[in-house]
Amino acid sequence: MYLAKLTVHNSQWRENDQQNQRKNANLLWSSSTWILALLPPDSIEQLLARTQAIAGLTLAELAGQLEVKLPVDLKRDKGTVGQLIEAALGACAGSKAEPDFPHLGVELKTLPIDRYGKPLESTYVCVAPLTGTVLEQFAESWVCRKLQRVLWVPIFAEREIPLAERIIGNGFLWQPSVMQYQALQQDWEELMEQISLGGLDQIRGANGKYLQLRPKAANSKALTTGIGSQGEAVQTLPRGFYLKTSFTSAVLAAQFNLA
DNA sequence: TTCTGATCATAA
DNA sequence: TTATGATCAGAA
Repeated sequence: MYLAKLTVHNSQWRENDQQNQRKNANLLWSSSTWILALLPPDSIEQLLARTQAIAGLTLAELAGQLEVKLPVDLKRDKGTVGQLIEAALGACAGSKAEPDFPHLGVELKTLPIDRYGKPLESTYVCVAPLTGTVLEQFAESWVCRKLQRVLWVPIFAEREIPLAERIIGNGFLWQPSVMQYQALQQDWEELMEQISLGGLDQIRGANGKYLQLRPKAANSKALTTGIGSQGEAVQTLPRGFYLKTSFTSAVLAAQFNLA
């Protein structure tokens, strides 16, 4: 672990449509100058301060401050934005199955959005357990624990915008509302029931209102153990839980008072 | 244009 | 292989 100073420059919203700029810019983006450290934040307040400090920066600017090289595009480096934000906020590196900020109980998620503040992609939550989950309850599930507290960091990331010019938005801390929690629980219970009953092959991305089950693997040949239609063990494609954009869109709308 | 299934890099 | 970080890209 090391300390690094990060000076954040003022930056401006790169947007041609002046009306959209007025409508969303002040809500989604801020610009400021801060100094921050790359040690893990020791409080929620410090984490939020760091989040605000990088808001308004382009990815190239942040990469420059962190002295890391930014790839030309994400075709071969899909996780680079998330890792960049992790580094800027002082998240613990590594691929451990725990929150990015274990001591704070906070999970970090970047969220690519378009000029209207709508998510461009579904959001990966965690791998789906395909065996030995009959007695598991939602409250103890990985899905629930991961989504207990999330620091969402929107990234203005329309595909036409070069990676380097994409802008970091105003991150914010979120907890599911009672209704959101119940909706997620319902989706989760339905999906998990089907998994445990051997109906995995019939589950498509369209199942679930907000939470969906989709492949999460190196490629279509990757295999893991699952439950077959007769209850037997079979080799199948690893799956992961994802939040549909309708869900994350509502989260953003509530946070930024968008229509 | 949106959505689902497929895919890429890396660490342990 | 499974976990982390996700987006790609063709089908619908």
